[in-house]
Amino acid sequence: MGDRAAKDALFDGFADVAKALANGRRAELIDVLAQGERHVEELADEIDQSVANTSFHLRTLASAGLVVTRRDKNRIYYRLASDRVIDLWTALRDVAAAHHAELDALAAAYLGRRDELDEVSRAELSARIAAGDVVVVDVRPAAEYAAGHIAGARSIPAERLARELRDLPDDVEVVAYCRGPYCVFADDAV
Amino acid sequence: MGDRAAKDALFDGFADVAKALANGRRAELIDVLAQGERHVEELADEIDQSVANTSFHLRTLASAGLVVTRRDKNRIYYRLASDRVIDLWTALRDVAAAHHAELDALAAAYLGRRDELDEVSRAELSARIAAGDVVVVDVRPAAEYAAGHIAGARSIPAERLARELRDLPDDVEVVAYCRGPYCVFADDAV
DNA sequence: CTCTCATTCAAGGACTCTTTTGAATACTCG
DNA sequence: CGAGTATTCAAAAGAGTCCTTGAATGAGAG
Repeated sequence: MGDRAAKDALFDGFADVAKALANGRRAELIDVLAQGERHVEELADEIDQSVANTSFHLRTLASAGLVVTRRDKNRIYYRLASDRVIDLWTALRDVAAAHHAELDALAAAYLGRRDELDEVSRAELSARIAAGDVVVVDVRPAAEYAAGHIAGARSIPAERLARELRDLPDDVEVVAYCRGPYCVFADDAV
Repeated sequence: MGDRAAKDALFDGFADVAKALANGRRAELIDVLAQGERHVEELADEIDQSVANTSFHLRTLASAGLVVTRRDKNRIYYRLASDRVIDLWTALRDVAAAHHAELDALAAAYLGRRDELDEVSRAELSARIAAGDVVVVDVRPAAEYAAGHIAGARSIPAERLARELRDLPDDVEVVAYCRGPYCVFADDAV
Protein backbone atom coordinates (compact mmCIF):
# COMPACT_ATOMS: atom_id res chain seq x y z
CA MET A 1 0.00 0.00 0.00
CA GLY A 2 1.21 3.44 -0.91
CA ASP A 3 4.07 2.31 -3.10
CA ARG A 4 5.27 4.22 -6.10
CA ALA A 5 4.24 1.76 -8.80
CA ALA A 6 0.67 1.64 -7.47
CA LYS A 7 0.50 5.43 -7.26
CA ASP A 8 1.77 5.76 -10.83
CA ALA A 9 -0.83 3.26 -12.00
CA LEU A 10 -3.64 5.10 -10.22
CA PHE A 11 -2.73 8.48 -11.67
CA ASP A 12 -2.19 6.90 -15.08
CA GLY A 13 -5.81 5.80 -14.68
CA PHE A 14 -6.91 9.41 -14.15
CA ALA A 15 -4.75 10.40 -17.11
CA ASP A 16 -6.49 7.79 -19.26
CA VAL A 17 -9.72 9.74 -18.92
CA ALA A 18 -7.96 12.98 -19.83
CA LYS A 19 -6.31 11.21 -22.77
CA ALA A 20 -9.74 10.30 -24.09
CA LEU A 21 -10.55 14.02 -24.29
CA ALA A 22 -7.11 14.93 -25.58
CA ASN A 23 -8.05 15.02 -29.24
CA GLY A 24 -10.03 17.66 -31.06
CA ARG A 25 -12.26 15.21 -32.89
CA ARG A 26 -13.12 13.34 -29.68
CA ALA A 27 -13.84 16.68 -28.01
CA GLU A 28 -16.28 17.45 -30.81
CA LEU A 29 -17.93 14.07 -30.32
CA ILE A 30 -18.42 14.77 -26.61
CA ASP A 31 -19.83 18.18 -27.46
CA VAL A 32 -22.35 16.67 -29.88
CA LEU A 33 -23.23 13.79 -27.56
CA ALA A 34 -23.93 16.26 -24.76
CA GLN A 35 -27.10 17.05 -26.76
CA GLY A 36 -28.27 13.43 -26.75
CA GLU A 37 -27.51 10.05 -28.27
CA ARG A 38 -26.59 9.60 -31.93
CA HIS A 39 -25.45 6.74 -34.14
CA VAL A 40 -22.04 6.35 -35.71
CA GLU A 41 -22.80 7.63 -39.19
CA GLU A 42 -24.46 10.80 -37.91
CA LEU A 43 -21.50 11.43 -35.63
CA ALA A 44 -19.03 10.87 -38.47
CA ASP A 45 -20.97 13.44 -40.46
CA GLU A 46 -20.94 15.93 -37.57
CA ILE A 47 -17.18 15.81 -37.18
CA ASP A 48 -16.39 15.44 -40.92
CA GLN A 49 -14.42 12.24 -40.50
CA SER A 50 -14.63 8.78 -42.03
CA VAL A 51 -16.97 6.34 -40.35
CA ALA A 52 -14.02 4.06 -39.58
CA ASN A 53 -12.08 6.82 -37.87
CA THR A 54 -15.13 8.01 -35.98
CA SER A 55 -15.77 4.46 -34.82
CA PHE A 56 -12.19 4.28 -33.61
CA HIS A 57 -12.54 7.53 -31.66
CA LEU A 58 -15.83 6.36 -30.15
CA ARG A 59 -14.15 3.17 -29.04
CA THR A 60 -11.43 5.23 -27.40
CA LEU A 61 -14.07 7.24 -25.56
CA ALA A 62 -15.93 4.07 -24.62
CA SER A 63 -12.89 2.32 -23.20
CA ALA A 64 -12.23 5.35 -21.01
CA GLY A 65 -15.81 5.01 -19.81
CA LEU A 66 -17.01 8.35 -21.15
CA VAL A 67 -19.63 6.99 -23.54
CA VAL A 68 -21.84 3.92 -23.64
CA THR A 69 -23.72 2.24 -26.45
CA ARG A 70 -27.20 0.95 -27.07
CA ARG A 71 -28.34 -1.12 -30.02
CA ASP A 72 -31.66 -0.45 -31.73
CA LYS A 73 -32.39 -2.55 -34.85
CA ASN A 74 -29.08 -2.56 -36.64
CA ARG A 75 -27.98 0.86 -35.52
CA ILE A 76 -25.68 1.42 -32.56
CA TYR A 77 -26.36 4.58 -30.60
CA TYR A 78 -23.70 6.26 -28.49
CA ARG A 79 -24.44 8.51 -25.54
CA LEU A 80 -22.48 10.02 -22.65
CA ALA A 81 -22.08 7.67 -19.71
CA SER A 82 -23.62 10.15 -17.25
CA ASP A 83 -24.15 13.84 -16.51
CA ARG A 84 -20.81 13.82 -14.75
CA VAL A 85 -19.20 13.67 -18.18
CA ILE A 86 -21.04 16.88 -19.11
CA ASP A 87 -19.68 18.47 -15.94
CA LEU A 88 -16.17 17.42 -16.93
CA TRP A 89 -16.60 18.77 -20.45
CA THR A 90 -17.95 22.05 -19.08
CA ALA A 91 -15.07 22.35 -16.62
CA LEU A 92 -12.61 21.70 -19.43
CA ARG A 93 -14.17 24.37 -21.63
CA ASP A 94 -14.18 26.83 -18.74
CA VAL A 95 -10.53 26.29 -17.96
CA ALA A 96 -9.63 26.52 -21.64
CA ALA A 97 -11.59 29.75 -22.04
CA ALA A 98 -10.06 31.25 -18.91
CA HIS A 99 -6.44 30.23 -19.28
CA HIS A 100 -5.57 29.00 -22.74
CA ALA A 101 -3.76 31.91 -24.37
CA GLU A 102 -4.84 31.27 -27.96
CA LEU A 103 -8.40 30.18 -27.33
CA ASP A 104 -9.91 33.64 -27.65
CA ALA A 105 -8.49 33.97 -31.14
CA LEU A 106 -9.61 30.47 -32.14
CA ALA A 107 -13.10 31.04 -30.80
CA ALA A 108 -13.34 34.38 -32.59
CA ALA A 109 -12.21 32.78 -35.85
CA TYR A 110 -14.90 30.12 -35.59
CA LEU A 111 -17.73 32.07 -34.03
CA GLY A 112 -17.31 35.34 -35.89
CA ARG A 113 -18.40 38.66 -34.47
CA ARG A 114 -20.92 37.75 -31.79
CA ASP A 115 -21.37 41.36 -30.76
CA GLU A 116 -23.52 42.00 -33.83
CA LEU A 117 -26.16 39.65 -32.44
CA ASP A 118 -28.79 40.40 -29.84
CA GLU A 119 -28.55 38.07 -26.90
CA VAL A 120 -31.44 37.02 -24.70
CA SER A 121 -30.81 35.91 -21.12
CA ARG A 122 -32.36 32.74 -19.78
CA ALA A 123 -34.65 34.62 -17.37
CA GLU A 124 -35.81 37.06 -20.03
CA LEU A 125 -36.48 34.26 -22.49
CA SER A 126 -38.67 32.26 -20.13
CA ALA A 127 -40.59 35.41 -19.18
CA ARG A 128 -41.26 36.19 -22.83
CA ILE A 129 -42.20 32.62 -23.66
CA ALA A 130 -44.76 32.81 -20.84
CA ALA A 131 -46.03 36.12 -22.23
CA GLY A 132 -46.26 34.58 -25.71
CA ASP A 133 -44.60 37.46 -27.53
CA VAL A 134 -41.76 35.43 -28.99
CA VAL A 135 -41.23 32.41 -31.26
CA VAL A 136 -38.37 30.14 -30.22
CA VAL A 137 -36.61 28.17 -32.94
CA ASP A 138 -34.34 25.19 -32.25
CA VAL A 139 -31.83 25.18 -35.10
CA ARG A 140 -29.99 22.03 -34.03
CA PRO A 141 -30.28 18.78 -36.03
CA ALA A 142 -33.64 17.07 -35.71
CA ALA A 143 -32.12 14.22 -33.67
CA GLU A 144 -31.00 16.63 -30.97
CA TYR A 145 -34.41 18.33 -30.89
CA ALA A 146 -35.95 14.90 -30.49
CA ALA A 147 -33.64 14.14 -27.56
CA GLY A 148 -34.80 17.22 -25.68
CA HIS A 149 -35.60 20.90 -26.29
CA ILE A 150 -36.97 24.08 -24.72
CA ALA A 151 -40.70 23.70 -24.08
CA GLY A 152 -42.66 25.28 -26.89
CA ALA A 153 -39.70 25.58 -29.24
CA ARG A 154 -40.11 24.75 -32.90
CA SER A 155 -37.51 22.59 -34.65
CA ILE A 156 -36.04 24.01 -37.85
CA PRO A 157 -32.61 22.44 -38.43
CA ALA A 158 -30.10 24.87 -39.90
CA GLU A 159 -30.09 23.25 -43.34
CA ARG A 160 -33.88 23.60 -43.70
CA LEU A 161 -34.01 27.14 -42.37
CA ALA A 162 -33.90 28.99 -45.71
CA ARG A 163 -36.88 27.01 -47.00
CA GLU A 164 -39.03 27.31 -43.88
CA LEU A 165 -38.26 30.89 -43.02
CA ARG A 166 -41.39 32.10 -44.78
CA ASP A 167 -43.58 30.06 -42.48
CA LEU A 168 -42.53 32.02 -39.43
CA PRO A 169 -44.90 34.73 -38.26
CA ASP A 170 -43.95 38.31 -39.18
CA ASP A 171 -45.44 40.06 -36.20
CA VAL A 172 -43.48 38.59 -33.27
CA GLU A 173 -39.78 38.36 -32.55
CA VAL A 174 -37.91 35.14 -33.34
CA VAL A 175 -35.21 33.73 -31.04
CA ALA A 176 -32.82 31.03 -32.32
CA TYR A 177 -30.82 28.73 -30.07
CA CYS A 178 -28.49 25.79 -30.45
CA ARG A 179 -25.97 23.80 -28.39
CA GLY A 180 -24.18 26.40 -26.36
CA PRO A 181 -21.45 29.02 -26.47
CA TYR A 182 -19.30 27.16 -29.02
CA CYS A 183 -22.05 26.31 -31.52
CA VAL A 184 -22.60 28.46 -34.58
CA PHE A 185 -25.96 27.16 -35.83
CA ALA A 186 -27.86 29.96 -34.15
CA ASP A 187 -25.38 32.59 -35.31
CA ASP A 188 -25.71 31.41 -38.89
CA ALA A 189 -29.46 31.28 -38.53
CA VAL A 190 -29.74 34.92 -37.52
CA MET B 1 -17.26 31.98 -39.78
CA GLY B 2 -18.30 28.50 -38.89
CA ASP B 3 -16.01 26.72 -41.31
CA ARG B 4 -14.55 23.32 -40.65
CA ALA B 5 -10.89 24.35 -40.26
CA ALA B 6 -11.80 26.96 -37.65
CA LYS B 7 -13.98 24.49 -35.76
CA ASP B 8 -11.20 21.90 -35.79
CA ALA B 9 -8.76 24.50 -34.48
CA LEU B 10 -11.13 25.56 -31.70
CA PHE B 11 -11.73 22.03 -30.48
CA ASP B 12 -8.03 21.25 -30.82
CA GLY B 13 -7.62 24.14 -28.41
CA PHE B 14 -9.94 22.46 -25.89
CA ALA B 15 -8.08 19.21 -26.48
CA ASP B 16 -4.78 20.95 -25.70
CA VAL B 17 -5.97 21.49 -22.15
CA ALA B 18 -7.00 17.85 -21.85
CA LYS B 19 -3.65 16.82 -23.33
CA ALA B 20 -1.90 18.65 -20.52
CA LEU B 21 -3.70 16.39 -18.03
CA ALA B 22 -3.25 13.30 -20.17
CA ASN B 23 -0.17 12.01 -18.40
CA GLY B 24 0.02 10.36 -15.02
CA ARG B 25 2.96 12.42 -13.81
CA ARG B 26 1.31 15.68 -14.79
CA ALA B 27 -1.87 14.55 -13.06
CA GLU B 28 0.18 13.97 -9.90
CA LEU B 29 1.64 17.44 -10.23
CA ILE B 30 -1.82 18.98 -10.45
CA ASP B 31 -2.89 16.95 -7.43
CA VAL B 32 0.06 18.21 -5.39
CA LEU B 33 -0.29 21.79 -6.59
CA ALA B 34 -3.95 21.76 -5.56
CA GLN B 35 -2.56 21.93 -2.01
CA GLY B 36 -0.57 25.09 -2.71
CA GLU B 37 2.49 26.36 -4.55
CA ARG B 38 5.78 24.44 -4.60
CA HIS B 39 9.12 24.81 -6.33
CA VAL B 40 10.52 22.49 -8.98
CA GLU B 41 12.80 20.37 -6.85
CA GLU B 42 10.07 19.66 -4.27
CA LEU B 43 7.70 18.69 -7.07
CA ALA B 44 10.29 16.42 -8.69
CA ASP B 45 10.65 14.72 -5.33
CA GLU B 46 6.87 14.33 -4.94
CA ILE B 47 6.46 12.57 -8.26
CA ASP B 48 9.75 10.64 -8.13
CA GLN B 49 11.07 12.02 -11.39
CA SER B 50 14.23 13.82 -12.44
CA VAL B 51 14.23 17.59 -12.05
CA ALA B 52 14.68 17.97 -15.82
CA ASN B 53 11.69 15.80 -16.59
CA THR B 54 9.57 17.52 -13.95
CA SER B 55 10.53 20.88 -15.39
CA PHE B 56 9.47 19.62 -18.80
CA HIS B 57 6.09 18.51 -17.48
CA LEU B 58 5.59 21.80 -15.67
CA ARG B 59 6.31 23.67 -18.88
CA THR B 60 3.70 21.55 -20.62
CA LEU B 61 1.16 22.43 -17.93
CA ALA B 62 2.16 26.09 -18.09
CA SER B 63 1.77 26.35 -21.85
CA ALA B 64 -1.74 24.90 -21.54
CA GLY B 65 -2.42 27.65 -18.99
CA LEU B 66 -3.04 25.31 -16.06
CA VAL B 67 -0.17 26.52 -13.86
CA VAL B 68 1.65 29.82 -13.44
CA THR B 69 5.01 30.66 -11.92
CA ARG B 70 6.39 33.13 -9.43
CA ARG B 71 10.04 33.80 -8.71
CA ASP B 72 11.24 34.31 -5.14
CA LYS B 73 15.01 34.76 -4.71
CA ASN B 74 16.40 32.09 -7.01
CA ARG B 75 13.55 29.64 -6.60
CA ILE B 76 10.69 29.39 -9.06
CA TYR B 77 7.35 28.48 -7.51
CA TYR B 78 4.57 26.87 -9.50
CA ARG B 79 0.90 27.10 -8.59
CA LEU B 80 -2.43 26.36 -10.28
CA ALA B 81 -3.66 29.17 -12.50
CA SER B 82 -6.99 29.42 -10.64
CA ASP B 83 -9.57 27.48 -8.66
CA ARG B 84 -11.21 26.53 -11.94
CA VAL B 85 -8.30 24.16 -12.48
CA ILE B 86 -9.16 22.47 -9.18
CA ASP B 87 -12.75 22.12 -10.40
CA LEU B 88 -11.49 20.51 -13.59
CA TRP B 89 -9.24 18.14 -11.68
CA THR B 90 -12.09 17.20 -9.35
CA ALA B 91 -14.45 16.60 -12.27
CA LEU B 92 -11.84 14.41 -13.92
CA ARG B 93 -11.36 12.33 -10.78
CA ASP B 94 -15.12 12.00 -10.35
CA VAL B 95 -15.63 10.77 -13.89
CA ALA B 96 -12.70 8.39 -13.60
CA ALA B 97 -14.00 6.99 -10.32
CA ALA B 98 -17.52 6.60 -11.70
CA HIS B 99 -16.82 5.20 -15.14
CA HIS B 100 -13.28 3.96 -15.60
CA ALA B 101 -13.53 0.21 -15.31
CA GLU B 102 -10.11 -0.47 -13.79
CA LEU B 103 -9.90 2.48 -11.47
CA ASP B 104 -11.43 0.73 -8.49
CA ALA B 105 -8.74 -1.93 -8.65
CA LEU B 106 -5.97 0.63 -9.08
CA ALA B 107 -7.24 2.73 -6.21
CA ALA B 108 -7.53 -0.33 -3.97
CA ALA B 109 -3.97 -1.36 -4.86
CA TYR B 110 -2.64 2.06 -3.92
CA LEU B 111 -4.88 2.94 -0.98
CA GLY B 112 -5.06 -0.47 0.64
CA ARG B 113 -7.98 -1.54 2.73
CA ARG B 114 -9.65 1.69 3.75
CA ASP B 115 -12.43 -0.13 5.60
CA GLU B 116 -10.07 -0.89 8.49
CA LEU B 117 -9.86 2.80 9.27
CA ASP B 118 -12.35 4.91 11.21
CA GLU B 119 -13.60 7.82 9.18
CA VAL B 120 -14.77 11.11 10.57
CA SER B 121 -17.20 13.26 8.63
CA ARG B 122 -16.56 16.95 8.11
CA ALA B 123 -19.48 18.00 10.33
CA GLU B 124 -18.50 15.61 13.11
CA LEU B 125 -14.91 16.78 12.99
CA SER B 126 -15.74 20.47 13.29
CA ALA B 127 -18.12 19.71 16.17
CA ARG B 128 -15.44 17.77 18.03
CA ILE B 129 -12.79 20.41 17.36
CA ALA B 130 -15.16 22.96 18.91
CA ALA B 131 -15.69 20.64 21.90
CA GLY B 132 -11.91 20.20 22.22
CA ASP B 133 -12.01 16.42 22.64
CA VAL B 134 -9.80 15.66 19.65
CA VAL B 135 -6.31 16.43 18.37
CA VAL B 136 -6.10 17.03 14.62
CA VAL B 137 -2.83 16.20 12.90
CA ASP B 138 -1.94 17.43 9.40
CA VAL B 139 0.37 14.76 7.97
CA ARG B 140 1.05 16.51 4.67
CA PRO B 141 4.50 18.02 3.89
CA ALA B 142 5.29 21.14 5.86
CA ALA B 143 5.02 23.32 2.72
CA GLU B 144 1.39 22.31 2.25
CA TYR B 145 0.57 22.95 5.90
CA ALA B 146 2.14 26.39 5.50
CA ALA B 147 -0.04 27.07 2.43
CA GLY B 148 -3.22 26.39 4.41
CA HIS B 149 -4.61 23.93 6.96
CA ILE B 150 -7.56 23.16 9.22
CA ALA B 151 -7.74 25.70 12.04
CA GLY B 152 -6.12 24.28 15.17
CA ALA B 153 -4.43 21.41 13.37
CA ARG B 154 -0.87 20.47 14.25
CA SER B 155 1.63 19.79 11.45
CA ILE B 156 3.51 16.50 11.67
CA PRO B 157 4.68 15.53 8.17
CA ALA B 158 4.51 11.79 7.57
CA GLU B 159 8.28 11.29 7.64
CA ARG B 160 8.57 12.87 11.10
CA LEU B 161 5.56 11.06 12.54
CA ALA B 162 7.39 8.13 14.11
CA ARG B 163 9.66 10.47 16.05
CA GLU B 164 6.99 12.88 17.24
CA LEU B 165 4.32 10.35 18.07
CA ARG B 166 5.31 10.30 21.73
CA ASP B 167 4.55 14.02 22.05
CA LEU B 168 0.86 13.50 21.30
CA PRO B 169 -1.46 13.39 24.28
CA ASP B 170 -2.63 9.93 25.42
CA ASP B 171 -6.01 10.90 26.74
CA VAL B 172 -7.78 12.29 23.65
CA GLU B 173 -8.44 10.86 20.22
CA VAL B 174 -6.13 11.77 17.34
CA VAL B 175 -7.46 12.42 13.82
CA ALA B 176 -5.05 12.49 10.86
CA TYR B 177 -5.81 14.11 7.52
CA CYS B 178 -4.02 14.76 4.25
CA ARG B 179 -4.83 15.81 0.68
CA GLY B 180 -8.00 14.00 -0.15
CA PRO B 181 -9.44 10.67 -1.18
CA TYR B 182 -6.40 9.61 -3.24
CA CYS B 183 -3.72 10.48 -0.69
CA VAL B 184 -2.27 7.80 1.58
CA PHE B 185 -0.36 9.92 4.09
CA ALA B 186 -3.18 9.74 6.62
CA ASP B 187 -3.73 6.02 6.03
CA ASP B 188 -0.06 5.34 6.63
CA ALA B 189 -0.10 7.57 9.67
CA VAL B 190 -2.89 5.64 11.36
C1' DC C 1 32.50 40.66 -12.04
C1' DT C 2 32.50 35.87 -11.02
C1' DC C 3 30.68 31.93 -8.64
C1' DT C 4 26.88 29.10 -7.58
C1' DC C 5 22.74 26.97 -7.84
C1' DA C 6 17.90 26.24 -9.56
C1' DT C 7 15.93 25.68 -13.62
C1' DT C 8 15.57 24.96 -18.55
C1' DC C 9 17.02 23.43 -23.14
C1' DA C 10 18.51 20.03 -26.81
C1' DA C 11 19.17 15.64 -28.81
C1' DG C 12 18.38 10.80 -28.81
C1' DG C 13 15.79 6.41 -28.84
C1' DA C 14 11.73 3.92 -27.55
C1' DC C 15 7.11 4.07 -27.61
C1' DT C 16 2.26 5.59 -28.64
C1' DC C 17 -1.37 8.02 -31.36
C1' DT C 18 -3.92 9.35 -35.76
C1' DT C 19 -5.62 8.46 -40.09
C1' DT C 20 -6.40 5.83 -44.32
C1' DT C 21 -7.48 1.69 -46.80
C1' DG C 22 -9.70 -2.50 -47.41
C1' DA C 23 -11.46 -6.46 -45.26
C1' DA C 24 -14.14 -8.77 -41.61
C1' DT C 25 -18.05 -8.98 -38.15
C1' DA C 26 -22.58 -8.94 -36.44
C1' DC C 27 -27.03 -7.89 -36.66
C1' DT C 28 -31.79 -7.40 -39.03
C1' DC C 29 -35.16 -8.44 -42.28
C1' DG C 30 -37.18 -10.98 -45.98
C1' DC D 1 -31.02 -19.43 -44.18
C1' DG D 2 -29.03 -15.63 -46.98
C1' DA D 3 -28.71 -10.76 -48.45
C1' DG D 4 -27.85 -6.32 -47.08
C1' DT D 5 -26.16 -2.87 -44.09
C1' DA D 6 -23.95 -0.65 -39.98
C1' DT D 7 -20.08 -1.02 -37.51
C1' DT D 8 -15.51 -2.60 -36.24
C1' DC D 9 -10.92 -4.53 -37.04
C1' DA D 10 -6.05 -4.80 -39.00
C1' DA D 11 -2.03 -3.03 -40.99
C1' DA D 12 0.99 0.59 -42.09
C1' DA D 13 2.91 5.26 -42.60
C1' DG D 14 3.78 9.43 -40.43
C1' DA D 15 3.60 12.37 -36.51
C1' DG D 16 3.85 13.19 -31.77
C1' DT D 17 5.14 12.02 -26.76
C1' DC D 18 8.13 10.53 -22.80
C1' DC D 19 12.26 10.19 -20.34
C1' DT D 20 17.35 10.31 -19.97
C1' DT D 21 21.74 12.59 -20.46
C1' DG D 22 24.61 16.40 -20.49
C1' DA D 23 25.07 21.18 -21.42
C1' DA D 24 23.33 26.07 -21.11
C1' DT D 25 20.86 29.86 -19.04
C1' DG D 26 20.05 33.43 -15.79
C1' DA D 27 19.26 35.43 -11.26
C1' DG D 28 21.31 36.25 -6.63
C1' DA D 29 25.30 36.41 -3.53
C1' DG D 30 29.94 37.41 -2.44
